[in-house]
Amino acid sequence: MPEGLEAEIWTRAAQTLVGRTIERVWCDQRVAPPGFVDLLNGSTIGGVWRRGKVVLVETDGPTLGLHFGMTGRLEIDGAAPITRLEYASNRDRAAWDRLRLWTKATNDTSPSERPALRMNDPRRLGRLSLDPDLSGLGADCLTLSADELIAGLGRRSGAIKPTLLDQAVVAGLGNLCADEVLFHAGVAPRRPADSLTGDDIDAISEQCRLRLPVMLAAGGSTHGDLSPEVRAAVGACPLDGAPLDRTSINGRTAVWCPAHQR
DNA sequence: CGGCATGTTTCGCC
DNA sequence: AGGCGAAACATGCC
Repeated sequence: MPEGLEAEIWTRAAQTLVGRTIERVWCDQRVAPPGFVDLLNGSTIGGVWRRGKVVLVETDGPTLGLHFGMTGRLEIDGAAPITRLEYASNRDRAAWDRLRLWTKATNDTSPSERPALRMNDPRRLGRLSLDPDLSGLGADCLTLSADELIAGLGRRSGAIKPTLLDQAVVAGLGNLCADEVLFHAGVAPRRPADSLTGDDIDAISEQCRLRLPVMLAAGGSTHGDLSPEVRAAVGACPLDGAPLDRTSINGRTAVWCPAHQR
């Protein structure tokens, strides 16, 4: 579930936490740095931001970084902004909780029973961090310009799709969004990065700015033309009706249309 | 049981 | 030195 779009949805929903003071923290210590609970406890939340796929909860103490891995998800004040779930059954076991964070309002001295922030992650590939180093991230996918893409690609020469998934090249693109952007840009996922023309660069960056916000408004990275259902069926291309192709590139499934992606 | 999964990090090899 | 690709990580689902 979590790509940059999901991080953006959660970030927006978490704005309601700004101004609150953290009064209790619980975490799965296997996914948190040493001293995590004590370092965060008592801090007041000053802002919630997103950088690529990372959600940042800034406080007057450390900044909390939420990294969702493959199956992480976030609940704010008991509500899940994203309801489309990874698993069909047993979808929200307490044993999969990795972070529970309670806050108190300025005029409220009684602790609320329900965590203000709860991260649940079945596969436990997600991580919690404090003051994460984000200096290695490339330009953000939602606002990517052609110049930023050129700078991010540098002298890279590998297949464009896995290159786009490198967060140092572009921040926030995941497997589904990368396929969707290339699909609409008309660029084949195996095209060597150094073979792209100026038009290809323009098309990819433009589709990041145009297509990703559409998916965001529709609910996230699973709401593109290459939805999970379309990806699984590998039927006709939604754009031209030609047969879609599903193949593995560097260990990740790529779905694309050989007819219009060149 | 085998294969697959929206991600990141590590390691060996150019 | 830096890029590339495969493997590892961890767990659930079909």
